[in-house]
Amino acid sequence: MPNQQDEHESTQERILRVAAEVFARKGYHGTGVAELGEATGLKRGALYYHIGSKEDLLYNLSKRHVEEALDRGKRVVATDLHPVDKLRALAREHVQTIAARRDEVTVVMREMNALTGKRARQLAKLRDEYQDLFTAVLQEGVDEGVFRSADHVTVLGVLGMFNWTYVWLDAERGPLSPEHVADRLTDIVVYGELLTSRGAKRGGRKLTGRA
Amino acid sequence: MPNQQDEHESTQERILRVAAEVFARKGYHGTGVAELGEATGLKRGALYYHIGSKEDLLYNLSKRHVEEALDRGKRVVATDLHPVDKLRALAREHVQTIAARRDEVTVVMREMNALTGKRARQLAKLRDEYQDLFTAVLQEGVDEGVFRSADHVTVLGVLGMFNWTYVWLDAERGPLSPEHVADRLTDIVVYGELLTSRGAKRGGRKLTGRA
DNA sequence: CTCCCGATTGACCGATCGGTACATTGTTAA
DNA sequence: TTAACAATGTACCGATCGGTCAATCGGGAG
Repeated sequence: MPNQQDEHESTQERILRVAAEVFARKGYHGTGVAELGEATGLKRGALYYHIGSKEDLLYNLSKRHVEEALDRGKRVVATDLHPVDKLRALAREHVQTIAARRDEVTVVMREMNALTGKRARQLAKLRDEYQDLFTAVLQEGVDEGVFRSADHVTVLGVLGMFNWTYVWLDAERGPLSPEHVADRLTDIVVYGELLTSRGAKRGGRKLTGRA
Repeated sequence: MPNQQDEHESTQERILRVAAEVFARKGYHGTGVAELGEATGLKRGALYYHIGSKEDLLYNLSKRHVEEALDRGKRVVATDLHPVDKLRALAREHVQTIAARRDEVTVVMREMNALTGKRARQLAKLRDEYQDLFTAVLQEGVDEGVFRSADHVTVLGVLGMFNWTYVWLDAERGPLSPEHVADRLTDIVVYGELLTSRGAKRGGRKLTGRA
């Protein structure tokens, strides 16, 4: 085995890292295995020796990423922080992950549906587990009387706000650290954007529904 | 021209509609032109007569969608509603669009980067215009003293919360109408999730930063 | 030295890719 | 009747697709 220790990174790890880059840039279906080979310095035959199949590569890449994020998230949930601080900590962990592993996040988010069969179901389950982290934190808050709700719409709304940062995070950052962004977004969902002075006494919800 | 009036829908419109369905399901790069042909009942030659190229099709599909959403949004922004109500109305319009045109939204969101060159830039500009709608509404609120902030992070956070509904909206809906969801999410960003009684006097932001 | 084995190469497979050229269809206007 | 025209089908282009396979390489262990 030639340059195994070039950057103390195994071939497997290099393939996963490079695949995340290329998939993020050109899309899973938009990337050929030959192109993956060029980016890794391997010919297609050698590449297949390591990856099994193109879809296996996507699956392993995604699985590893979500499992790692899940581990970090679980550690936060396991703390005994106040619900507001726990939500903030989870948000920080989440946004930091997005900032640090932008390519992987892009692939996991965008290529959700590119996986098929059992693989797709297994990864969906992992994503559900991650979502449950936010449900748990919000529910703790409800139980302690500090949050209003932990239903599906609330959880998905809050999580969506954080998830969407993967689209804009480094395009908009100048002096913006991931922690700064996470804190700001946390404040929005926790405290709201409304100033209490002039707006709070309004009932809101004055619009009539329409289909 | 054969079945032009079969559903009082032109061939062009049928192609755009079907392309949105197939692209949403299999991805832009994951869909072959032949497959598009089968789904529209046209052979590839006939299809190319109408679409020019595959990327033209994606571009026209995306452009039409964003322009229509932009028109509807501009009408809301042009009203003289109270900022909170205007935000709610814009949110409803947005979520209703997502619910009603799910396939198109999926394609526009997911295949952002599949367009190349000038086309990519033109569509990015349209998306920026749409984002500016939310900036404008929030800024009006700030000017009138009812909202706290209209900076980039706030706008992108709020818009992201609404945008992300395209991922989960009809999977989670039982008795949930788009208007219900839009109102709930609007309430979160406007009023926050924190109950005033026990949590408000906390400072929040007690976490120490970490890289 | 030799055997072994992880790693790599290059050739090959059938299928499909996006796109083009051209003949043909059916309808309409002159 | 015929000329024009939009619309469609068929055949073809070179390139690339994902995937397989046998041959080979190179270094460590016996």
